[in-house]
Amino acid sequence: MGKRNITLKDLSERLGFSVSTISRALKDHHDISQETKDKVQQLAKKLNYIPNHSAQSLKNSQTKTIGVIIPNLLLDFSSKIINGMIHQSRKEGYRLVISESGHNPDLEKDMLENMIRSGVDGILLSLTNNTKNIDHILLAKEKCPIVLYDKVSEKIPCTRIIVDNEIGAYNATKHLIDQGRKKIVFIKGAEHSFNAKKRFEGYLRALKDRQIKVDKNLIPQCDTVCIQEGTKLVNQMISKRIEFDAIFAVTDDVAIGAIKALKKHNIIIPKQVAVVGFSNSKGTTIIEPNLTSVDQPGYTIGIKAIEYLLKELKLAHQTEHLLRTTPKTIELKTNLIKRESS
Amino acid sequence: MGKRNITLKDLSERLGFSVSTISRALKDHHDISQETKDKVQQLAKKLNYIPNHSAQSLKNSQTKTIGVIIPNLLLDFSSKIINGMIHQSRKEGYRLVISESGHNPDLEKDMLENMIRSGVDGILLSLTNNTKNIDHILLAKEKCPIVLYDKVSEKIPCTRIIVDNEIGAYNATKHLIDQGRKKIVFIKGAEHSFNAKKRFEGYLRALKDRQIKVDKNLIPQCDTVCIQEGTKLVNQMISKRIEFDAIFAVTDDVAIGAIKALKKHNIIIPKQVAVVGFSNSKGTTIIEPNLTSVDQPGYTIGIKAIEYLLKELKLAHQTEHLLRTTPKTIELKTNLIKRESS
DNA sequence: GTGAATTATGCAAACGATTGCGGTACTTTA
DNA sequence: TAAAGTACCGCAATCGTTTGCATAATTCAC
Repeated sequence: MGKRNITLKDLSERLGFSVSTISRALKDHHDISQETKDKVQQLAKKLNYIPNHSAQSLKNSQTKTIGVIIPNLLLDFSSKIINGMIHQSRKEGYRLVISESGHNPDLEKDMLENMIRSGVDGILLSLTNNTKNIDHILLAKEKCPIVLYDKVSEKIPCTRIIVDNEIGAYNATKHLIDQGRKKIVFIKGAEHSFNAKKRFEGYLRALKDRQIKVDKNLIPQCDTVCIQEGTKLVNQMISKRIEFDAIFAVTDDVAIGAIKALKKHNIIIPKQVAVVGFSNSKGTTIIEPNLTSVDQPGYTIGIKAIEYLLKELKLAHQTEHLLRTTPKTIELKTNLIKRESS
Repeated sequence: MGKRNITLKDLSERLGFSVSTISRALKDHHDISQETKDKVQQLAKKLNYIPNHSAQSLKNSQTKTIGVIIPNLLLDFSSKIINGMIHQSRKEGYRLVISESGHNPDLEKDMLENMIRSGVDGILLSLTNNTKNIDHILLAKEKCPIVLYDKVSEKIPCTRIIVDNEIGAYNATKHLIDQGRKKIVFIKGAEHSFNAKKRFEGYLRALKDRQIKVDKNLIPQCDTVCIQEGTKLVNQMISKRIEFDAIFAVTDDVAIGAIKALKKHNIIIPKQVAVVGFSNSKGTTIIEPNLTSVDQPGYTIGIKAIEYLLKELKLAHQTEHLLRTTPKTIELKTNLIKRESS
């Protein structure tokens, strides 16, 4: 039936108080007598009064809305992050507007502008693997606070919420070395990806620590990180007769693809070749043998991202302008989950 | 640096026109001369004028925002749906506020109220598996249009976007029967789930069509639909020495669990037992043998859900009140993807 | 050259909530 | 009895946009 929504004015007319009194009564202002407070609050409840959010936003110049841009929703890890954000923002009384850039920098730019246009208090941004030009991000940052999460860049002066990719990769590699593996393949990820780079560095450091020489033949590069790519690259190595006794892949999907290739060639896992992935996605317990993987605390990333953004919002609100704090980097711990594949 | 945002007033002061003229000039109103239009639009662009969304919402009493409630984001299927919604809403100039109810009816209720409170034009709702009481939904419906998707209920008089669960299950079962399977297990899903019920009906109809008797021993019921549950139930059947030559599970996860159990008992798939799942999730191509599954067009569900909600919004906006149209049910086609497991 | 039609612009009231500033009426204090 | 204090409440402006109506200037027809 959609009757017009109840407004303060409606309440004021029904009760004979002014609109201001109604407004104050509803928020327990000390100027208002308990008696009228009771009357007002009762009627408000009875009529199911709901304050108009747009009007409040207009007056308070804050929308209680946070924009989220994520490159790819279709990943367990992404869902976990979003989940954390949803729960934390809900707790803090904010709502989430979510967009997916599909690893397309143009879309990313567009969405950034769109969010600002549509009125958000702040933005949580995870970069495209192909984001090279960052001007639009810098520009957006002038308009509203931005916190980077997961896929970040060192060039953008924003708070960053990430995992300790380097250490995680280091531990994974060391885990393999500790088993006596010497010829450890590292399947590299996207070229401009900050995370992929860090994981590679962790791999290198572990080798160096144990004085294992880096062999370029053991470091193939993915075009796209997916199952098929892992299979393809491992097949190539096998047909080139490159020898190896372990594979550490930049991503679970790639590792799963690798396992499939190994199994096709009747290579026994982990006896002949051990495999380790990164992310601890659902597939790790579906593939056989179950995949050892570096767990990333996606849910916590979501929580922290909201937390830090809200901190900046509060500061900005107090000081009445966006301020350039020196951007912090929050690094969350990863955790190696050992399974059958290693 | 966060200078105050540019407003119409700013433009009006700089140009000497009234605010109304500026407003009209920016939207190409025919009352305004081309000359002033040009001036205004140029300056607006130069100063990067962005209309205040809250003010517009307040005036037009529409927020250009759609609320989405989903029981569980952590599923490929969910991500696909959300993806469709994101893309379609973006195309239509709406933004999406997303929440996750975690199959908790109390949360569902709370989120529904919260969305209305925070100002959305309409809501896309997928029910909890445990939603028995629907009063809060009926109540919410009085406040803003709701379209149900995926997990729906016949008791709620709203437009529904679903897949042809019954036919999909029928086809899957028939596919097994056509292979000469006679003792087909059906692993049932959640008790109050509309989809699970329909799938069961499809299974029954296929058996009936081919005059196969229903055997209650072949129809175990899940507590929760997950991998472990599938494994558990199949293990139980095996230990009870119940004979069967095929398994059709209400969900991919359950089917995957079933496969794991079969493999543990050295039962050859599909020779001795064929397996079919439902959803065509990513795991189907990870598990070995690859799982035959009923594909659900998640992305399209998302698209359609937005489309139909917007239709209702337009109608409501025209007629200035929510109207009770007889709710339509849009059923999208599923598609059986045959793989190694059958 | 008068009245009507056309064109271009401004005024002011909305939308709904918030809040500084006053203004009563009543009580307390000296 | 006057001054000061307190407890309650309302006026009116404000946030930024939109829009019906009025106004002013220009053009046209006859």
